[in-house]
Amino acid sequence: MTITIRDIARKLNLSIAAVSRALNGYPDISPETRRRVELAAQEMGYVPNRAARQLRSKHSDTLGFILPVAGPRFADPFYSEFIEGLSDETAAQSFDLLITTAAPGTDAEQAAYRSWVLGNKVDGMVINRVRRMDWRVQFLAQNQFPFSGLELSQDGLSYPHVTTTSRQAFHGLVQHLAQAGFTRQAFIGGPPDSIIQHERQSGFVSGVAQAGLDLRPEWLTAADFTSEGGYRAALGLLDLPQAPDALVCITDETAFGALRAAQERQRVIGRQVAVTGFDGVHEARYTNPPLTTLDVPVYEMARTLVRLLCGRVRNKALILERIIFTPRLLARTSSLGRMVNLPKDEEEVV
Amino acid sequence: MTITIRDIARKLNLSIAAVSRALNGYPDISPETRRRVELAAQEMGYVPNRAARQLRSKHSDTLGFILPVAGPRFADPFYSEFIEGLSDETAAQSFDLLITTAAPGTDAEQAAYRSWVLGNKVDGMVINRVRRMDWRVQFLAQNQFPFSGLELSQDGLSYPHVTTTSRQAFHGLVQHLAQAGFTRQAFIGGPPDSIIQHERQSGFVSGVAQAGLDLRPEWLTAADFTSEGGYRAALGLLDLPQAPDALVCITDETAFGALRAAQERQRVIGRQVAVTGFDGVHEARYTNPPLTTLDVPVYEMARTLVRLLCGRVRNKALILERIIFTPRLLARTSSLGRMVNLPKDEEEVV
DNA sequence: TTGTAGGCGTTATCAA
DNA sequence: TTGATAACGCCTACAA
Repeated sequence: MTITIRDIARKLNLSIAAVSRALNGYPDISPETRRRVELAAQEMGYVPNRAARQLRSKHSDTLGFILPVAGPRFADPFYSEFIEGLSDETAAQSFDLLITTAAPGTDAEQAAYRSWVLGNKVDGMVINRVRRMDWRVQFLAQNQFPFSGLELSQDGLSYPHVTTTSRQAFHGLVQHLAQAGFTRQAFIGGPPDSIIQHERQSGFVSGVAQAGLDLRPEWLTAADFTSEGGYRAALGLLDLPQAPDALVCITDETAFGALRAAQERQRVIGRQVAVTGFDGVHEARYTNPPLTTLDVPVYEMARTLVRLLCGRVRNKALILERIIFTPRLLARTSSLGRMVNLPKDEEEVV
Repeated sequence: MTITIRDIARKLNLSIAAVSRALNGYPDISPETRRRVELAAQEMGYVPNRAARQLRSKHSDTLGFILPVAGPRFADPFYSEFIEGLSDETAAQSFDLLITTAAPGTDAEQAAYRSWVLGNKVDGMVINRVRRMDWRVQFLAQNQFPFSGLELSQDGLSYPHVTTTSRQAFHGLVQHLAQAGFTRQAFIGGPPDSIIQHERQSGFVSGVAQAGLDLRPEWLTAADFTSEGGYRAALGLLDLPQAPDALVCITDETAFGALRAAQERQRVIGRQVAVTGFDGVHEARYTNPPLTTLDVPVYEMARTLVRLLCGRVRNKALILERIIFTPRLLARTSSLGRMVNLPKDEEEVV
């Protein structure tokens, strides 16, 4: 037996309209009445019915995020931080967060977006792992649906987004590795159409060029953002007749797999072969050996995405916002090289 | 301009009732009409309005989960796997998953539960980190609201739940450590009212008793499930005049902090001091040194919770289900002790 | 087999 | 300042 405004109205001998207005802070209601209504609502345990409110007002006070899962059970600590950031900021903005999983580029993914957006299930969406040509971006823009994205796609459409200077960061990372004595650097990237793959690989390539290093075509490999994928790609590289001495990975999760591969192949990581990641998930600090990585504030980025999105949702004004984060190089043992040792806290900010 | 069944009806010269029935697979509609309706819906891009449907039918096809966050930015890889399991199974069951964050025991937590449950925002809830006396359990049971839980509370109420034989597992873990030569074992637990704290600590204590080891009261410490908490508790233990030689941690995340503390205090982990965790998050395999842990299938457990919950939601039958998982001991270098070395794959199933 | 009509709980537009 | 009342989009008796 749930309580509705009708029950409150009856009890107080008021119209439901008056009750509704009192509860929603409208000015045209006497302070006295408002007080009585609020009191009654309180003690009767009234909670507004979201469905009814949503049907009437056309908004759900809910934001959506669709987790791009590669397959069953490929948990990535990046998402632990990311989702926590999303939920925290969503809650802070008095919204709810709706989540589901779908493999990128599948029918299920399309169905999920369509049903949420067209069915008014959410007021806005956060997207990540943006692709260069991304149908999600086109679909959302076409429907004039509020969304914010991690990375900007290349469809020529504009939307509020968060990005990182990862190209420069990878460029710099290569120099760091070169200074440490790693001259045969390989890259383990992600799917070819993703923005970050594009950015990070080109940063890597330009870095290698600038350092005047050799770059064999087979040293440019692609995985799928999973540690399993990183593991396989790394094995492939290490078993090459001309094996590289550095495995520059597109994400920390990928690097975790590369670490495992290097261990299996009995390489002394940090000396014989360097391994590096990107994201700065805090598990990277605990790996064996600790993983050199480009640290970005994942949690803060997620909060920012939600903040940008809420701005869009609340006032439809088309303020284009682009928030840029700069990665910090955390140089740890996995890229020690010929250096004697690292700064005391095992980290070096560049 | 969103499409409603009314639009379809108008276009086809049908009543909205007929359209509704055709779309929802009712038998009393001619195959011909059904075909026409489905076709029209398809090409007009009709998507049902969830709010309207929910208002009418009283259910939201949505499940809820409230992430118990300790504070900002305490990402735990456990939740990465857990949430992925929740979302995957939720999607598989054609439900959506609603998520928010709230610190355990706060007003915000209560408000979230009340608003979701009483406001019909979700059809069922998954709860975890169950406390011995848990107001959430009482609240949900009182409202006859479907829910499933990770661990059973001790309120005397019954509900479908997933549990692990963690008491026995900790008991066994102590023996394993004792055999490896660690005789001064300390425990780093969680908040005193949580079920798992109770279970795991008592398993630890009984294990110590059975092994005939010394147990100083100051070796029984409590943290808060964060690595930061584990770090502080571990420092406290290592700095004791009578310092322990094993840090048995209630979760992997806690153990990550303990590893860091032991490293800072220059202990040779695995020889001078053992560190162990619980959960088997896959990052535990990559720590320095690799972390001995009690592995449970977190992803599968999350899926099971959702499966149980959907059973409840769909047919209100009060089948009480209790699914029990048994942890596997993964013995890794962090508890090597006087053993020469570990099995080839660094893991030993007990 | 199809149509009519009432109502789910709210909010918003009128009058009063 | 308050009260009727009409939607919002959908489902479901009941009638045709």
